[in-house]
Amino acid sequence: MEFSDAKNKFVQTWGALGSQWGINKTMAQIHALLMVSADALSMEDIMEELQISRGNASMNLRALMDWGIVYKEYKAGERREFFSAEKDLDELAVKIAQERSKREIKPALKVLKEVSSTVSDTSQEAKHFTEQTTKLYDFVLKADNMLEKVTEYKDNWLARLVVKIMK
Amino acid sequence: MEFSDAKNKFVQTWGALGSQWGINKTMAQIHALLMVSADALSMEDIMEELQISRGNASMNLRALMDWGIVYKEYKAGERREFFSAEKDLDELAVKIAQERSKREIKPALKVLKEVSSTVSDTSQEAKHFTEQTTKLYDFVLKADNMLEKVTEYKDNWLARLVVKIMK
DNA sequence: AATATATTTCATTTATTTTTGAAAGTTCAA
DNA sequence: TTGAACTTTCAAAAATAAATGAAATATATT
Repeated sequence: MEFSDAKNKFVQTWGALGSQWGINKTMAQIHALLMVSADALSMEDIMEELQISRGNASMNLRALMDWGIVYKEYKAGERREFFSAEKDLDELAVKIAQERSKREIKPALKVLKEVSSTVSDTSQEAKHFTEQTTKLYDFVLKADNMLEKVTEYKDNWLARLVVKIMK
Repeated sequence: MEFSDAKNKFVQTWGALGSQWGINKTMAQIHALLMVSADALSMEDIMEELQISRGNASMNLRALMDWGIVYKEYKAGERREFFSAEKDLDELAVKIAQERSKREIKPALKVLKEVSSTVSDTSQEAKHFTEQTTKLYDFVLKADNMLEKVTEYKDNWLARLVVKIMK
């Protein structure tokens, strides 16, 4: 396969995968592009390669930087900014896990705790509700804690985990 | 909090969480509703409670059944169908992991393998691309294998995992 | 301080996804 | 075998999300 075709295929696939996980397509594509670029790209480069507008590029680059998985770079004698992606995959996984925990899981836990502990109604229905949401709270909390622990390993957590699980 | 308010809050939150993970809101809401319902609900019940159309209910129930996390039930002397959710959380997690692996990760792996192994171009750019996509392939494969292993434990994999990781 | 270059913002447009609802399809009972 | 009860399908409508592009803002250069 031609290099350019392969790159394109990879970027498209990564973009599609992103949407299936609630990440907007362009954001995932920019990330993919930066991941496989040997050196940092300017906004112009990204716009050109993905055929997107300046505003779109700007907003999604900002979002990727907020996630902590894309960095700004400055080149000597260059006025414009360049961007590069976190290329260490362990680090990438950790960052994504941390952000998802902070943005989505933690707030959900808060609600789960609230609804599982404030229903005083004694009907069968209400009892079942409280029981089930309590279980869910415990489960999600445990999963979230696991994510946090995994994150502390930083390097090679996945490999370590695989070893532990396999045995 | 009133039972009905709590239930509503839970259903809404679960729905919002779903969208952030690429699952449509109504599908997540139906699932949430069934999770906390003491007994199976008819399509009519679900339409009523969530204020959605018949078509919407039908399609999302089908999707949930395809995921293997909602079941049809038949009641003696009742013509219409009833639905209930998988309430065992370990089982639920396993099912979701399996489906996501099958639908999204496996196809992505296929593409990663292809693009990482068919670029013959010898430019620096192309070399970097091949190197990076190969790493990504290895990483995703390892993660997917882990998911599979975890799945084999069936019961209490999460608790076990937490114990292993903590120590 | 004026100008040129680069980036961000955001109201509007466009694209995508989800929902509706009515017609077609099933199933069962009389 | 007819028809009532229920479910599914799918074209069209509605809702939501994402992208555009031009004006505003910021930053550097002369």
